[in-house]
Amino acid sequence: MGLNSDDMEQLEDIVKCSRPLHRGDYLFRNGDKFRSLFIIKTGSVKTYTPREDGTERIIGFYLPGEIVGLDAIQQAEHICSAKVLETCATCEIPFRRLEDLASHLPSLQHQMYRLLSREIGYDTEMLMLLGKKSAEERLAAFLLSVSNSFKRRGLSATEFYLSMSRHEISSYLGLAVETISRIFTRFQEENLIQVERKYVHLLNLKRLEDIVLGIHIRSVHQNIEEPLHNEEPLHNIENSLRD
Amino acid sequence: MGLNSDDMEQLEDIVKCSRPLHRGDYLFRNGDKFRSLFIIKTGSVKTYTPREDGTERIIGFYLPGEIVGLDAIQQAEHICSAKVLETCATCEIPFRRLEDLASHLPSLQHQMYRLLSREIGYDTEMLMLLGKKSAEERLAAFLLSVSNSFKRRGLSATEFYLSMSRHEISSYLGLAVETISRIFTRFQEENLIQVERKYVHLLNLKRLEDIVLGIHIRSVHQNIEEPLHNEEPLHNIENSLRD
DNA sequence: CGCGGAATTGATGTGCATCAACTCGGGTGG
DNA sequence: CCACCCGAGTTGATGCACATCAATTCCGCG
Repeated sequence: MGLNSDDMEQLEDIVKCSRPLHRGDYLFRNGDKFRSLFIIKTGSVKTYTPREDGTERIIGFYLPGEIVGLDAIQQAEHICSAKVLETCATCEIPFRRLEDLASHLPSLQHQMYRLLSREIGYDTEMLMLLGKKSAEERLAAFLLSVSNSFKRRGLSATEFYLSMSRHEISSYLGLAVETISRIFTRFQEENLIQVERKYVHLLNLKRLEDIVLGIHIRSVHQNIEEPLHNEEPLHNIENSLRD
Repeated sequence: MGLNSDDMEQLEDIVKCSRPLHRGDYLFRNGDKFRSLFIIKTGSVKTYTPREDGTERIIGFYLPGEIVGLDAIQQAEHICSAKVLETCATCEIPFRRLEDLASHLPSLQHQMYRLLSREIGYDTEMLMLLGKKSAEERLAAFLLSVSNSFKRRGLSATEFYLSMSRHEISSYLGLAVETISRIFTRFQEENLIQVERKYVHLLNLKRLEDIVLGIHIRSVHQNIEEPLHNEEPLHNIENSLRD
């Protein structure tokens, strides 16, 4: 499944680790020619496209360990812009060379398919979220996906800093800013979370998960037969492509 | 970009064209081990997952020329079921063998990446749709995407048969059946389309496209001259306001 | 400090869901 | 071949979740 050390070595040869990027910098812009994939090592990035009314529609947030740019392969040019939220260290992987390398390394090639396929899986989950879920369910799912992402990186799953604004969250979840704000306070009143501006402390992961599944406090005696699958709209990469 | 004839020959060797499948048959079911991709040659297929309440959540519809199964590569098992709507001829491509073959044929490999990436692109579009679009915009977008799909296959872009039920459409678009029904009749009243149960005739592609873009006739100014449809009594007040 | 954008909170509006009643057509069996 | 039924589709009435509008408050930053 993973790559052996020799494979890794060859992979590292083509990876260029850039100097740190700062808030507001672009990894690429809408319409740029597609050349590379980017792995986020530290910091965070958002991708977005302009909407008719000029505001931006957030496509996704990318946290450490995740990979940006997979949507552009077929079009040859980027269909969204990627902008740094929090100072970032990134690795750039020229796609052409990655492709060449992959054709000699079956395990890498397989990894690539998995990566792309997983991206599709995340999008599908996101579709579920936007399709029929309430505002509370969406925000709960969002918080848990951030939580899981930090957890995978060995950071706290319950206390973290949200690098994106309420406005960006609302755009990502397809809601109004005011709704996000209200639900943050509602969650706080119910002792589910504790919010201090961008710092968030999740106090009751279990209940948040229940909310995502559509279990809305009615019953204290909730019978759990459901396979609890985690919502993870964020885009994490395999260990084998790690720093 | 394409494959040369020699490549094609090798590809055809591993493709198995199945005997026709009929309404209700499965290409695969949720939880099945992932083995193959399926190309729809004729007919149509839906993919879906069960929801908490037991109803099905439609993930996608697949028409001739489209590929089913790309979402499962990474998980090794299918995360949705694929069920035949209309009698289908399909080709099955064992993924393992495709992968092997692709590693020897760079152009095929590249094609695979494009395919996967395109799937991501579709999903992203769908996210836009579900994120912030009105019911009318969603249905218009749906009709146009079906139209384009038929057009690509050399069939009529304006007259076709919808193999899916209103209920399935509503699930796909994240709306209620009743809403779909109402908008069908509203579109008909406005002479945008003509509906006879599952047969649909698109009368004004341009306006449908405008609707998707969020242009809702409000704007009499900024108005490029529309094709004026004759004798439209009373229903369309905006039209009588002009000229 | 003082300015301005971000966030919160309240008041009001509305698009769509939901509930309910009815129609239509297609399939089945007598 | 008709009577019946049943699910799919339509249509109307009502309710609600969330958007929108408006008014502060909060904080970061020059």
